[in-house]
Amino acid sequence: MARANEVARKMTTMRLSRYFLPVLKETPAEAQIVSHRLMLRAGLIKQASAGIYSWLPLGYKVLKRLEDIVHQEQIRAGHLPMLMPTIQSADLWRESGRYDAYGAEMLRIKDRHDRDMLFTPTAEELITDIFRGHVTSYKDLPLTMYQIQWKFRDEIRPRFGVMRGREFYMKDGYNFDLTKEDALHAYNRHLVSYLRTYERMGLQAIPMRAASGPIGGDDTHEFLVLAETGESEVFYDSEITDLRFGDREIDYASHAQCQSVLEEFTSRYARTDETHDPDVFAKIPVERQRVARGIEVGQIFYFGTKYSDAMGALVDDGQGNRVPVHMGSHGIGVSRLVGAIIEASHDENGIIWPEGVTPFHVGIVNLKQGDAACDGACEDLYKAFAAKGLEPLYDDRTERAGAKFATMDLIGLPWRITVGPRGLAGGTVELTSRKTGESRELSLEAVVARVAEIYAPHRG
RNA sequence: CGGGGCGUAGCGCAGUCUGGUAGCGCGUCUGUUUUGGGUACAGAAGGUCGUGAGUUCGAAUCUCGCCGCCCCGACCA
Repeated sequence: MARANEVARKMTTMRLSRYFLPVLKETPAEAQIVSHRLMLRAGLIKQASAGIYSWLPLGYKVLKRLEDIVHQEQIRAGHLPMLMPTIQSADLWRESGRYDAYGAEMLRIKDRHDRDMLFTPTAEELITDIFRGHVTSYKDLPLTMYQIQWKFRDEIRPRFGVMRGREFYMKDGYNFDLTKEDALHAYNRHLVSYLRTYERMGLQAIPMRAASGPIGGDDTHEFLVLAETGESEVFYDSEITDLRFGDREIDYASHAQCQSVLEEFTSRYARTDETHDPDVFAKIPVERQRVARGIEVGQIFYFGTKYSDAMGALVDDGQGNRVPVHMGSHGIGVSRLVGAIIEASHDENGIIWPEGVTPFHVGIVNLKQGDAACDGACEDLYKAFAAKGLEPLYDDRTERAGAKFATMDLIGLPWRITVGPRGLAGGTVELTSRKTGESRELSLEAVVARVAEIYAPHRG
Protein backbone atom coordinates (compact mmCIF):
# COMPACT_ATOMS: atom_id res chain seq x y z
CA MET A 1 0.00 0.00 0.00
CA ALA A 2 2.80 2.35 0.89
CA ARG A 3 4.37 1.48 -2.40
CA ALA A 4 1.18 2.18 -4.34
CA ASN A 5 0.96 5.60 -2.74
CA GLU A 6 4.52 6.30 -3.69
CA VAL A 7 3.75 5.44 -7.31
CA ALA A 8 0.64 7.61 -7.24
CA ARG A 9 2.66 10.51 -5.90
CA LYS A 10 5.19 10.20 -8.68
CA MET A 11 2.37 10.18 -11.20
CA THR A 12 1.23 13.63 -10.16
CA THR A 13 4.69 15.06 -10.60
CA MET A 14 6.45 15.27 -13.86
CA ARG A 15 10.12 15.60 -14.48
CA LEU A 16 10.72 17.37 -17.74
CA SER A 17 13.59 15.01 -18.53
CA ARG A 18 11.07 12.16 -18.57
CA TYR A 19 8.25 14.06 -20.26
CA PHE A 20 7.38 14.24 -23.94
CA LEU A 21 7.52 17.92 -24.70
CA PRO A 22 8.75 18.52 -28.26
CA VAL A 23 9.10 22.31 -28.13
CA LEU A 24 10.15 24.09 -31.30
CA LYS A 25 12.48 27.05 -31.44
CA GLU A 26 11.35 27.95 -34.90
CA THR A 27 7.81 28.54 -36.04
CA PRO A 28 6.40 25.94 -38.41
CA ALA A 29 5.65 27.52 -41.77
CA GLU A 30 2.05 26.38 -41.99
CA ALA A 31 0.86 28.16 -38.86
CA GLN A 32 -0.64 31.55 -39.54
CA ILE A 33 -2.22 32.61 -36.29
CA VAL A 34 -0.66 32.93 -32.90
CA SER A 35 -2.56 30.15 -31.15
CA HIS A 36 -1.70 27.66 -33.86
CA ARG A 37 1.96 28.68 -33.81
CA LEU A 38 2.17 28.47 -30.05
CA MET A 39 0.35 25.15 -29.88
CA LEU A 40 2.87 23.66 -32.30
CA ARG A 41 5.87 25.34 -30.70
CA ALA A 42 4.87 24.39 -27.16
CA GLY A 43 4.40 20.77 -28.18
CA LEU A 44 0.64 20.66 -27.53
CA ILE A 45 -0.46 19.20 -30.84
CA LYS A 46 0.85 17.65 -34.02
CA GLN A 47 -1.04 17.73 -37.25
CA ALA A 48 -1.96 14.29 -38.57
CA SER A 49 -3.64 15.55 -41.75
CA ALA A 50 -5.57 18.62 -42.83
CA GLY A 51 -7.72 19.74 -39.92
CA ILE A 52 -6.93 16.62 -37.87
CA TYR A 53 -4.55 16.72 -34.92
CA SER A 54 -2.91 14.48 -32.38
CA TRP A 55 -2.98 15.88 -28.88
CA LEU A 56 0.45 15.43 -27.32
CA PRO A 57 0.75 14.97 -23.55
CA LEU A 58 0.81 18.65 -22.61
CA GLY A 59 -2.03 19.61 -24.97
CA TYR A 60 -4.04 16.61 -23.85
CA LYS A 61 -3.75 17.76 -20.25
CA VAL A 62 -5.21 21.15 -21.15
CA LEU A 63 -7.99 19.53 -23.15
CA LYS A 64 -8.83 17.35 -20.16
CA ARG A 65 -8.83 20.34 -17.80
CA LEU A 66 -11.36 22.06 -20.02
CA GLU A 67 -13.40 18.91 -20.24
CA ASP A 68 -13.41 18.64 -16.43
CA ILE A 69 -14.69 22.18 -16.08
CA VAL A 70 -17.44 21.59 -18.62
CA HIS A 71 -18.52 18.39 -16.85
CA GLN A 72 -18.54 20.06 -13.46
CA GLU A 73 -20.65 22.96 -14.64
CA GLN A 74 -23.07 20.77 -16.59
CA ILE A 75 -23.60 18.51 -13.62
CA ARG A 76 -24.01 21.55 -11.39
CA ALA A 77 -26.83 22.68 -13.70
CA GLY A 78 -28.53 19.31 -13.36
CA HIS A 79 -27.60 17.83 -16.73
CA LEU A 80 -26.77 14.16 -17.15
CA PRO A 81 -23.50 13.05 -18.75
CA MET A 82 -23.64 10.22 -21.28
CA LEU A 83 -21.77 9.08 -24.39
CA MET A 84 -22.94 8.33 -27.91
CA PRO A 85 -20.95 6.72 -30.72
CA THR A 86 -18.95 8.68 -33.30
CA ILE A 87 -20.03 6.37 -36.12
CA GLN A 88 -23.74 6.31 -36.74
CA SER A 89 -26.12 4.68 -39.16
CA ALA A 90 -27.54 6.89 -41.92
CA ASP A 91 -31.06 5.61 -41.25
CA LEU A 92 -31.88 8.00 -38.42
CA TRP A 93 -30.56 10.87 -40.45
CA ARG A 94 -32.82 9.94 -43.34
CA GLU A 95 -35.72 9.99 -40.91
CA SER A 96 -35.03 13.57 -39.87
CA GLY A 97 -34.30 14.59 -43.43
CA ARG A 98 -30.80 15.75 -42.64
CA TYR A 99 -28.98 12.95 -44.44
CA ASP A 100 -29.51 14.85 -47.66
CA ALA A 101 -29.77 18.32 -46.13
CA TYR A 102 -26.41 18.26 -44.36
CA GLY A 103 -24.42 18.23 -47.55
CA ALA A 104 -20.76 17.53 -48.12
CA GLU A 105 -19.80 18.56 -44.62
CA MET A 106 -20.96 15.22 -43.35
CA LEU A 107 -18.38 12.49 -43.72
CA ARG A 108 -20.14 9.48 -45.19
CA ILE A 109 -18.74 5.98 -44.81
CA LYS A 110 -19.77 2.53 -45.95
CA ASP A 111 -19.28 -0.52 -43.80
CA ARG A 112 -18.32 -3.97 -45.14
CA HIS A 113 -21.95 -4.78 -45.87
CA ASP A 114 -22.22 -1.64 -47.96
CA ARG A 115 -24.47 0.02 -45.39
CA ASP A 116 -24.44 3.80 -45.26
CA MET A 117 -22.76 5.10 -42.12
CA LEU A 118 -21.50 8.50 -41.13
CA PHE A 119 -19.14 10.13 -38.68
CA THR A 120 -21.33 12.20 -36.40
CA PRO A 121 -21.22 15.98 -36.88
CA THR A 122 -23.82 16.40 -34.07
CA ALA A 123 -26.26 14.08 -32.41
CA GLU A 124 -29.86 15.36 -32.38
CA GLU A 125 -31.09 12.30 -34.25
CA LEU A 126 -29.44 9.71 -32.05
CA ILE A 127 -30.45 11.35 -28.77
CA THR A 128 -34.01 11.72 -30.04
CA ASP A 129 -34.05 8.04 -30.93
CA ILE A 130 -32.86 7.15 -27.44
CA PHE A 131 -35.48 9.42 -25.94
CA ARG A 132 -38.42 8.11 -27.92
CA GLY A 133 -37.50 4.53 -27.13
CA HIS A 134 -37.70 5.04 -23.38
CA VAL A 135 -39.67 8.15 -22.45
CA THR A 136 -43.40 8.26 -22.96
CA SER A 137 -44.67 10.37 -20.08
CA TYR A 138 -44.48 14.00 -19.03
CA LYS A 139 -43.52 12.64 -15.60
CA ASP A 140 -40.03 11.90 -16.89
CA LEU A 141 -39.55 15.51 -17.97
CA PRO A 142 -37.68 17.76 -17.88
CA LEU A 143 -34.63 15.86 -19.05
CA THR A 144 -31.27 17.14 -20.26
CA MET A 145 -28.45 14.86 -21.31
CA TYR A 146 -25.11 15.76 -22.78
CA GLN A 147 -21.89 14.23 -23.95
CA ILE A 148 -18.36 15.36 -24.66
CA GLN A 149 -17.36 13.50 -27.78
CA TRP A 150 -15.36 13.84 -30.96
CA LYS A 151 -17.23 15.25 -33.94
CA PHE A 152 -16.31 15.39 -37.58
CA ARG A 153 -17.35 18.05 -40.05
CA ASP A 154 -15.63 17.88 -43.37
CA GLU A 155 -14.89 21.57 -43.60
CA ILE A 156 -14.19 22.94 -47.04
CA ARG A 157 -11.09 24.58 -45.76
CA PRO A 158 -9.80 23.66 -42.33
CA ARG A 159 -7.41 26.26 -40.92
CA PHE A 160 -6.07 27.95 -37.82
CA GLY A 161 -5.06 24.69 -36.15
CA VAL A 162 -7.65 23.39 -33.71
CA MET A 163 -9.76 26.51 -34.17
CA ARG A 164 -11.27 25.15 -37.34
CA GLY A 165 -10.35 21.53 -37.44
CA ARG A 166 -12.38 18.90 -39.21
CA GLU A 167 -12.25 16.61 -36.22
CA PHE A 168 -13.03 18.46 -33.02
CA TYR A 169 -14.01 17.76 -29.45
CA MET A 170 -17.38 19.13 -28.51
CA LYS A 171 -19.76 19.10 -25.62
CA ASP A 172 -23.23 18.68 -27.05
CA GLY A 173 -26.30 18.67 -24.86
CA TYR A 174 -29.98 18.13 -25.54
CA ASN A 175 -32.99 19.12 -23.47
CA PHE A 176 -36.45 17.57 -23.58
CA ASP A 177 -39.38 19.47 -22.10
CA LEU A 178 -43.15 19.23 -22.11
CA THR A 179 -43.83 22.86 -22.93
CA LYS A 180 -42.20 25.68 -24.76
CA GLU A 181 -41.96 27.56 -21.49
CA ASP A 182 -40.02 24.73 -19.87
CA ALA A 183 -37.78 24.40 -22.89
CA LEU A 184 -37.00 28.10 -22.78
CA HIS A 185 -36.05 27.68 -19.15
CA ALA A 186 -33.65 24.96 -20.25
CA TYR A 187 -32.28 27.46 -22.76
CA ASN A 188 -31.79 30.05 -20.05
CA ARG A 189 -30.27 27.49 -17.71
CA HIS A 190 -27.70 26.65 -20.35
CA LEU A 191 -26.88 30.28 -20.87
CA VAL A 192 -26.18 30.63 -17.16
CA SER A 193 -24.09 27.47 -16.97
CA TYR A 194 -22.10 28.54 -20.01
CA LEU A 195 -21.33 31.94 -18.51
CA ARG A 196 -19.94 30.18 -15.45
CA THR A 197 -18.03 27.69 -17.55
CA TYR A 198 -16.19 30.27 -19.64
CA GLU A 199 -15.37 32.46 -16.68
CA ARG A 200 -13.78 29.51 -14.92
CA MET A 201 -11.58 29.09 -17.96
CA GLY A 202 -10.40 32.67 -17.60
CA LEU A 203 -12.37 33.80 -20.63
CA GLN A 204 -14.91 36.46 -21.29
CA ALA A 205 -17.40 34.94 -23.72
CA ILE A 206 -20.22 37.22 -24.74
CA PRO A 207 -23.60 35.75 -25.66
CA MET A 208 -24.70 37.20 -28.97
CA ARG A 209 -27.88 36.75 -30.96
CA ALA A 210 -27.00 34.56 -33.92
CA ALA A 211 -28.31 32.56 -36.83
CA SER A 212 -29.19 28.92 -36.41
CA GLY A 213 -27.65 27.19 -39.43
CA PRO A 214 -28.39 23.52 -40.10
CA ILE A 215 -29.44 22.76 -36.51
CA GLY A 216 -32.63 24.76 -37.08
CA GLY A 217 -34.80 26.81 -34.75
CA ASP A 218 -35.44 30.46 -34.06
CA ASP A 219 -33.90 31.17 -30.69
CA THR A 220 -30.16 30.93 -30.56
CA HIS A 221 -27.22 32.66 -28.98
CA GLU A 222 -23.58 32.20 -29.77
CA PHE A 223 -20.84 32.77 -27.21
CA LEU A 224 -17.95 34.73 -28.59
CA VAL A 225 -14.51 35.40 -27.21
CA LEU A 226 -13.20 38.71 -28.47
CA ALA A 227 -9.95 38.28 -30.40
CA GLU A 228 -8.44 39.99 -33.41
CA THR A 229 -8.08 36.68 -35.17
CA GLY A 230 -11.74 35.74 -34.70
CA GLU A 231 -13.60 34.56 -37.76
CA SER A 232 -16.80 36.45 -36.98
CA GLU A 233 -17.35 40.16 -37.12
CA VAL A 234 -19.25 41.26 -34.03
CA PHE A 235 -21.10 44.41 -33.03
CA TYR A 236 -21.81 45.25 -29.41
CA ASP A 237 -22.48 47.79 -26.73
CA SER A 238 -19.28 48.20 -24.71
CA GLU A 239 -21.28 47.97 -21.47
CA ILE A 240 -21.55 44.24 -22.01
CA THR A 241 -17.85 43.68 -21.44
CA ASP A 242 -18.21 45.08 -17.91
CA LEU A 243 -20.53 42.23 -16.92
CA ARG A 244 -19.19 39.41 -14.77
CA PHE A 245 -21.00 36.34 -13.63
CA GLY A 246 -18.59 35.88 -10.75
CA ASP A 247 -19.21 33.30 -8.05
CA ARG A 248 -22.86 34.10 -7.50
CA GLU A 249 -25.07 31.24 -6.39
CA ILE A 250 -27.82 30.31 -8.81
CA ASP A 251 -30.69 27.90 -8.31
CA TYR A 252 -30.74 26.27 -11.72
CA ALA A 253 -34.27 25.03 -11.12
CA SER A 254 -35.55 28.56 -10.69
CA HIS A 255 -37.10 29.93 -13.87
CA ALA A 256 -36.99 33.44 -12.45
CA GLN A 257 -33.31 33.38 -11.50
CA CYS A 258 -32.16 31.98 -14.83
CA GLN A 259 -34.41 34.38 -16.70
CA SER A 260 -32.96 37.33 -14.85
CA VAL A 261 -29.40 36.30 -15.71
CA LEU A 262 -30.38 35.93 -19.36
CA GLU A 263 -31.88 39.40 -19.31
CA GLU A 264 -28.83 40.86 -17.62
CA PHE A 265 -26.45 39.38 -20.17
CA THR A 266 -28.53 39.78 -23.32
CA SER A 267 -30.32 43.09 -22.88
CA ARG A 268 -27.46 45.08 -24.37
CA TYR A 269 -26.80 44.99 -28.07
CA ALA A 270 -24.44 42.17 -29.05
CA ARG A 271 -24.75 40.49 -32.42
CA THR A 272 -22.72 38.68 -35.01
CA ASP A 273 -22.64 39.88 -38.58
CA GLU A 274 -25.38 37.35 -39.42
CA THR A 275 -27.99 39.14 -37.32
CA HIS A 276 -26.50 42.60 -37.10
CA ASP A 277 -29.06 45.41 -37.45
CA PRO A 278 -27.33 48.72 -38.25
CA ASP A 279 -30.39 50.76 -37.34
CA VAL A 280 -30.61 49.35 -33.83
CA PHE A 281 -26.84 49.55 -33.44
CA ALA A 282 -26.90 53.22 -34.38
CA LYS A 283 -29.14 53.99 -31.40
CA ILE A 284 -26.38 53.00 -28.96
CA PRO A 285 -24.38 56.04 -27.80
CA VAL A 286 -21.47 56.33 -30.22
CA GLU A 287 -18.81 56.05 -27.52
CA ARG A 288 -20.19 52.62 -26.58
CA GLN A 289 -20.47 51.20 -30.08
CA ARG A 290 -17.90 48.50 -30.73
CA VAL A 291 -17.07 46.62 -33.90
CA ALA A 292 -14.64 43.78 -33.33
CA ARG A 293 -13.91 40.18 -34.14
CA GLY A 294 -14.79 37.12 -32.13
CA ILE A 295 -14.19 33.39 -31.87
CA GLU A 296 -17.31 31.26 -31.50
CA VAL A 297 -16.83 28.93 -28.57
CA GLY A 298 -20.39 27.82 -27.94
CA GLN A 299 -23.96 28.06 -29.06
CA ILE A 300 -27.37 27.33 -27.55
CA PHE A 301 -30.52 26.58 -29.51
CA TYR A 302 -34.21 26.22 -28.87
CA PHE A 303 -35.77 24.52 -31.87
CA GLY A 304 -39.12 23.40 -30.50
CA THR A 305 -40.52 20.23 -32.02
CA LYS A 306 -38.46 20.09 -35.20
CA TYR A 307 -36.90 16.70 -34.41
CA SER A 308 -39.64 15.32 -32.18
CA ASP A 309 -42.16 15.89 -34.97
CA ALA A 310 -39.95 14.36 -37.61
CA MET A 311 -38.99 11.38 -35.49
CA GLY A 312 -42.13 10.84 -33.43
CA ALA A 313 -40.73 11.70 -30.00
CA LEU A 314 -44.07 12.02 -28.22
CA VAL A 315 -45.05 12.00 -24.58
CA ASP A 316 -48.33 11.76 -22.76
CA ASP A 317 -49.07 15.22 -21.40
CA GLY A 318 -51.16 13.97 -18.47
CA GLN A 319 -54.38 15.05 -20.10
CA GLY A 320 -54.76 12.21 -22.51
CA ASN A 321 -52.83 13.79 -25.37
CA ARG A 322 -49.69 12.53 -27.03
CA VAL A 323 -47.62 15.62 -27.79
CA PRO A 324 -44.18 16.14 -29.34
CA VAL A 325 -41.52 17.22 -26.85
CA HIS A 326 -39.92 20.63 -27.03
CA MET A 327 -36.21 20.42 -27.52
CA GLY A 328 -33.07 22.44 -27.68
CA SER A 329 -29.42 21.67 -28.14
CA HIS A 330 -26.29 23.33 -26.86
CA GLY A 331 -22.65 23.06 -27.78
CA ILE A 332 -19.27 24.04 -26.43
CA GLY A 333 -16.27 23.65 -28.70
CA VAL A 334 -13.86 22.14 -26.20
CA SER A 335 -10.91 21.64 -28.54
CA ARG A 336 -11.45 25.04 -30.13
CA LEU A 337 -11.37 26.57 -26.66
CA VAL A 338 -7.73 25.60 -26.26
CA GLY A 339 -6.91 27.81 -29.24
CA ALA A 340 -9.31 30.53 -28.14
CA ILE A 341 -7.75 30.73 -24.68
CA ILE A 342 -4.29 31.11 -26.22
CA GLU A 343 -5.55 33.80 -28.58
CA ALA A 344 -6.86 35.65 -25.56
CA SER A 345 -3.88 35.01 -23.30
CA HIS A 346 -0.33 35.07 -24.61
CA ASP A 347 2.64 37.37 -25.10
CA GLU A 348 5.71 37.45 -27.33
CA ASN A 349 7.36 34.71 -25.27
CA GLY A 350 4.54 32.21 -25.38
CA ILE A 351 1.32 31.05 -23.82
CA ILE A 352 -0.03 32.39 -20.52
CA TRP A 353 -2.47 29.82 -19.15
CA PRO A 354 -5.23 31.07 -16.88
CA GLU A 355 -4.97 29.29 -13.52
CA GLY A 356 -8.23 27.45 -14.10
CA VAL A 357 -6.96 25.55 -17.14
CA THR A 358 -3.18 25.28 -16.79
CA PRO A 359 -1.77 21.83 -17.53
CA PHE A 360 0.58 22.01 -14.52
CA HIS A 361 0.03 24.32 -11.60
CA VAL A 362 3.62 25.42 -11.21
CA GLY A 363 6.96 24.98 -12.92
CA ILE A 364 10.06 24.28 -10.88
CA VAL A 365 13.27 25.43 -12.52
CA ASN A 366 16.46 23.99 -11.10
CA LEU A 367 19.21 26.38 -12.12
CA LYS A 368 22.07 24.11 -11.16
CA GLN A 369 21.19 20.53 -11.89
CA GLY A 370 23.52 18.20 -10.05
CA ASP A 371 24.11 20.59 -7.18
CA ALA A 372 23.11 18.73 -4.03
CA ALA A 373 21.39 21.67 -2.40
CA CYS A 374 19.44 22.66 -5.52
CA ASP A 375 18.45 19.11 -6.39
CA GLY A 376 17.36 18.47 -2.82
CA ALA A 377 15.29 21.64 -2.63
CA CYS A 378 13.53 20.81 -5.89
CA GLU A 379 12.76 17.29 -4.73
CA ASP A 380 11.38 18.64 -1.46
CA LEU A 381 9.26 21.16 -3.33
CA TYR A 382 7.59 18.78 -5.65
CA LYS A 383 6.89 16.30 -2.88
CA ALA A 384 5.29 19.10 -0.90
CA PHE A 385 3.14 20.10 -3.87
CA ALA A 386 2.08 16.54 -4.55
CA ALA A 387 1.05 16.22 -0.91
CA LYS A 388 -1.26 19.19 -1.44
CA GLY A 389 -2.72 17.68 -4.60
CA LEU A 390 -0.98 20.15 -6.89
CA GLU A 391 0.89 19.15 -10.02
CA PRO A 392 4.29 20.70 -10.58
CA LEU A 393 6.39 20.33 -13.69
CA TYR A 394 9.98 20.00 -12.60
CA ASP A 395 12.58 21.06 -15.17
CA ASP A 396 15.42 18.76 -14.19
CA ARG A 397 17.22 18.91 -17.52
CA THR A 398 20.89 19.86 -17.60
CA GLU A 399 20.15 22.97 -19.61
CA ARG A 400 21.27 26.46 -18.98
CA ALA A 401 19.04 28.83 -17.07
CA GLY A 402 18.08 30.74 -20.21
CA ALA A 403 16.89 27.64 -22.01
CA LYS A 404 14.82 26.54 -19.03
CA PHE A 405 13.23 29.96 -18.63
CA ALA A 406 12.46 30.14 -22.33
CA THR A 407 10.75 26.74 -22.22
CA MET A 408 8.70 27.67 -19.17
CA ASP A 409 7.64 30.95 -20.76
CA LEU A 410 6.68 29.17 -23.97
CA ILE A 411 4.50 26.52 -22.36
CA GLY A 412 2.92 29.19 -20.20
CA LEU A 413 2.55 27.77 -16.69
CA PRO A 414 1.13 30.65 -14.61
CA TRP A 415 3.70 30.31 -11.82
CA ARG A 416 7.37 29.44 -11.84
CA ILE A 417 9.62 28.64 -8.92
CA THR A 418 13.29 29.29 -9.55
CA VAL A 419 15.67 27.31 -7.40
CA GLY A 420 19.31 28.39 -7.48
CA PRO A 421 22.39 28.42 -5.26
CA ARG A 422 22.20 32.16 -4.77
CA GLY A 423 18.73 32.10 -3.23
CA LEU A 424 19.20 28.85 -1.36
CA ALA A 425 22.19 30.35 0.45
CA GLY A 426 19.66 32.66 2.09
CA GLY A 427 17.07 29.91 2.41
CA THR A 428 14.80 31.20 -0.33
CA VAL A 429 13.50 30.42 -3.78
CA GLU A 430 11.83 32.75 -6.24
CA LEU A 431 8.14 32.68 -7.20
CA THR A 432 7.46 34.40 -10.52
CA SER A 433 4.19 35.22 -12.20
CA ARG A 434 4.14 34.35 -15.89
CA LYS A 435 1.60 37.07 -16.51
CA THR A 436 3.24 40.03 -14.77
CA GLY A 437 6.82 38.84 -14.52
CA GLU A 438 6.86 39.89 -10.87
CA SER A 439 8.94 37.80 -8.49
CA ARG A 440 8.95 37.22 -4.74
CA GLU A 441 11.62 35.60 -2.62
CA LEU A 442 10.05 33.05 -0.31
CA SER A 443 11.13 30.17 1.89
CA LEU A 444 10.35 26.67 0.65
CA GLU A 445 7.46 26.34 3.10
CA ALA A 446 6.06 29.75 2.23
CA VAL A 447 6.20 29.18 -1.53
CA VAL A 448 4.21 25.96 -1.24
CA ALA A 449 1.64 27.66 0.94
CA ARG A 450 1.42 30.63 -1.41
CA VAL A 451 0.87 28.49 -4.52
CA ALA A 452 -1.74 26.39 -2.73
CA GLU A 453 -3.50 29.60 -1.75
CA ILE A 454 -3.45 30.87 -5.34
CA TYR A 455 -5.10 27.72 -6.62
CA ALA A 456 -7.63 27.32 -3.82
CA PRO A 457 -10.41 29.07 -5.82
CA HIS A 458 -9.71 26.92 -8.88
CA ARG A 459 -10.16 23.46 -7.39
CA GLY A 460 -13.37 22.17 -8.96
C1' C B 1 -15.45 24.49 -55.22
C1' G B 2 -12.92 29.11 -57.68
C1' G B 3 -8.10 31.72 -57.30
C1' G B 4 -2.80 31.64 -55.57
C1' G B 5 1.48 29.04 -53.52
C1' C B 6 4.47 25.09 -51.55
C1' G B 7 6.48 19.79 -51.03
C1' U B 8 14.73 18.81 -50.36
C1' A B 9 17.49 15.76 -42.78
C1' G B 10 13.22 16.33 -36.69
C1' C B 11 12.27 22.07 -37.65
C1' G B 12 13.34 26.52 -40.80
C1' C B 13 15.45 27.01 -45.60
C1' A B 14 19.14 27.32 -50.09
C1' G B 15 19.97 24.55 -54.52
C1' U B 16 15.52 24.04 -59.61
C1' C B 17 15.58 29.29 -64.15
C1' U B 18 20.91 27.42 -66.91
C1' G B 19 20.51 18.81 -65.71
C1' G B 20 26.68 16.49 -63.63
C1' U B 21 25.87 12.19 -58.16
C1' A B 22 22.72 17.22 -52.24
C1' G B 23 24.09 21.86 -48.76
C1' C B 24 23.29 25.79 -44.63
C1' G B 25 21.21 27.23 -39.75
C1' C B 26 18.73 25.25 -35.53
C1' G B 27 17.91 20.66 -33.11
C1' U B 28 19.99 15.49 -31.96
C1' C B 29 24.42 12.30 -30.32
C1' U B 30 29.85 12.19 -28.16
C1' G B 31 33.65 14.98 -25.65
C1' U B 32 35.42 19.41 -23.45
C1' U B 33 33.64 24.07 -21.71
C1' U B 34 29.86 27.11 -19.45
C1' U B 35 26.09 27.67 -15.42
C1' G B 36 20.43 33.41 -12.65
C1' G B 37 17.47 34.53 -19.60
C1' G B 38 18.06 29.94 -25.67
C1' U B 39 27.10 29.27 -23.78
C1' A B 40 31.48 28.15 -26.77
C1' C B 41 34.64 24.76 -29.40
C1' A B 42 35.67 20.01 -31.70
C1' G B 43 33.72 15.67 -33.76
C1' A B 44 29.48 12.51 -35.43
C1' A B 45 24.85 10.64 -37.03
C1' G B 46 20.72 11.75 -39.97
C1' G B 47 17.95 12.64 -46.75
C1' U B 48 13.57 6.90 -51.38
C1' C B 49 14.86 15.47 -52.85
C1' G B 50 6.07 13.93 -51.91
C1' U B 51 4.92 10.01 -55.69
C1' G B 52 4.57 7.46 -60.59
C1' A B 53 5.94 7.59 -65.49
C1' G B 54 8.69 10.01 -69.44
C1' U B 55 13.04 12.70 -71.86
C1' U B 56 18.48 12.08 -71.24
C1' C B 57 24.84 9.01 -71.01
C1' G B 58 23.10 11.40 -66.49
C1' A B 59 17.13 14.32 -63.23
C1' A B 60 16.09 17.57 -56.74
C1' U B 61 16.59 20.36 -61.45
C1' C B 62 13.11 19.41 -67.79
C1' U B 63 7.81 17.15 -69.33
C1' C B 64 3.08 14.82 -67.97
C1' G B 65 -0.05 12.45 -64.33
C1' C B 66 -1.24 11.65 -59.25
C1' C B 67 -1.00 12.68 -53.90
C1' G B 68 -0.34 15.91 -49.81
C1' C B 69 -0.10 20.67 -47.36
C1' C B 70 -0.75 26.09 -46.84
C1' C B 71 -3.03 30.92 -48.08
C1' C B 72 -7.48 34.21 -50.05
C1' G B 73 -13.13 33.73 -50.79
C1' A B 74 -18.49 31.46 -49.75
C1' C B 75 -20.14 27.66 -44.81
C1' C B 76 -19.50 26.07 -39.32
C1' A B 77 -18.42 24.36 -32.21
